Amino acid sequence: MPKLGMEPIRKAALVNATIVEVGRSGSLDVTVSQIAKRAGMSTALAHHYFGSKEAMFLAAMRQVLSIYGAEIRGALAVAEGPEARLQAIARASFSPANFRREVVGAWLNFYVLAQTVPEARRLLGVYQGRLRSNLLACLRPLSGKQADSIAKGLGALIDGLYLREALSGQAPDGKASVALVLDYLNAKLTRGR
Amino acid sequence: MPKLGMEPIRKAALVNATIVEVGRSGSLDVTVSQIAKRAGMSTALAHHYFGSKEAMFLAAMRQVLSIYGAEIRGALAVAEGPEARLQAIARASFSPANFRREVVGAWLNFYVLAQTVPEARRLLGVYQGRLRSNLLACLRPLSGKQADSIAKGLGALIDGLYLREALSGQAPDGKASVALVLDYLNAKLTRGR
DNA sequence: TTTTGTTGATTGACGAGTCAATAAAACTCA
DNA sequence: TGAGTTTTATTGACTCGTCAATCAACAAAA
Repeated sequence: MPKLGMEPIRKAALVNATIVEVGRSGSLDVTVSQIAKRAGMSTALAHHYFGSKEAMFLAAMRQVLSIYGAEIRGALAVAEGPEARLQAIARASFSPANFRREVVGAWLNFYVLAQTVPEARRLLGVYQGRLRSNLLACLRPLSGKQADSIAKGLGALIDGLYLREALSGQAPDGKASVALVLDYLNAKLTRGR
Repeated sequence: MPKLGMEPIRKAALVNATIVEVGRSGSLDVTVSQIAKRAGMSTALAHHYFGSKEAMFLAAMRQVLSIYGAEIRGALAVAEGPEARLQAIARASFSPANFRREVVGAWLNFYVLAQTVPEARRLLGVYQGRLRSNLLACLRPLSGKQADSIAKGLGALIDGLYLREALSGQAPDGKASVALVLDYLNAKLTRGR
């Protein structure tokens, strides 16, 4: 049976399975066995490719963050001017690819992971830093001094909306969240003028 | 040695120890043994009083939520008029009693617990509902139609600020968070007029 | 024959919850 | 009052299950 070149395929399957399992169960207490089964292989094989459960979690986290990052970059690429770019960031943050049940659930648990595992903390820090600097770049020309505090507020608001979505039990409503974020932005910007 | 009437004392000690351990370690993967040790007793005794680890978690959660609730009620009791009441809610949310390292860490993990344990979900639902209705009561006279969306935004913003604080590693800065929340509020209210 | 893929079975650790036993208060009632 | 009895407090030792990680073995491609 051994078809060669399985490594990337198996790894990808495991990463996806990890995200789904963590998101679905809403907890990091997911057994390697569950993940492996969902990915269609034995636990031994999962260990063979990743070495440890923690490594699987980190890979899953990288995947989630990198999809998020890619979506942001993509949206920014076609947006002209600070306002449009801010809207692009908001929309990308709640795009269907990121704002799915399992992904949101996984996101929450990655925050928890970051409390314990330094590498997870680092990854989350990178994401937060990038979001922040993206926001700041757009905000500075629009609001000067206030840029900093607006960026902080926007970041927290976005994270908070994710958090609440994780608990809601409903299917995530990206549109409503985007509207809230843009509304905040509008309120802050129009008043500053 | 048996001094009678130990039950409430032991239970309180365990509840506190649970909050501290969960907050400190930033995870629900805390052993009963750790909790019991911090509370100064054997694991057997902890089980004797609570029956299960889950029951300890739930009791700890109730404690955190009830302190939060009490603080809000206290602040509201001396606030006159909608604006003052909104400010009171914001300040109470980030008061030193609630906005402490371990407590914030515990909050995050209670969100995770709520994904799995129905009773935890219910408790968190009650908290969110109360916060929401408190906010709405103040917002309706001030902004009418918009009250609903502002309340949603405020709730998410507060939760988001907690979330970020849990990760920051710094000592929590309540003042800055209050300022951000009030700022959001101001922006929304002044514009609506 | 070496490299890559794959798994069933096993190991070893750890941890929640139970049990049996001990001790001291607090009742009971003759 | 004081000998028995019950209730509450407390723990060390143990059970039982689970799970991450390893191993030995087999299969097929290069």
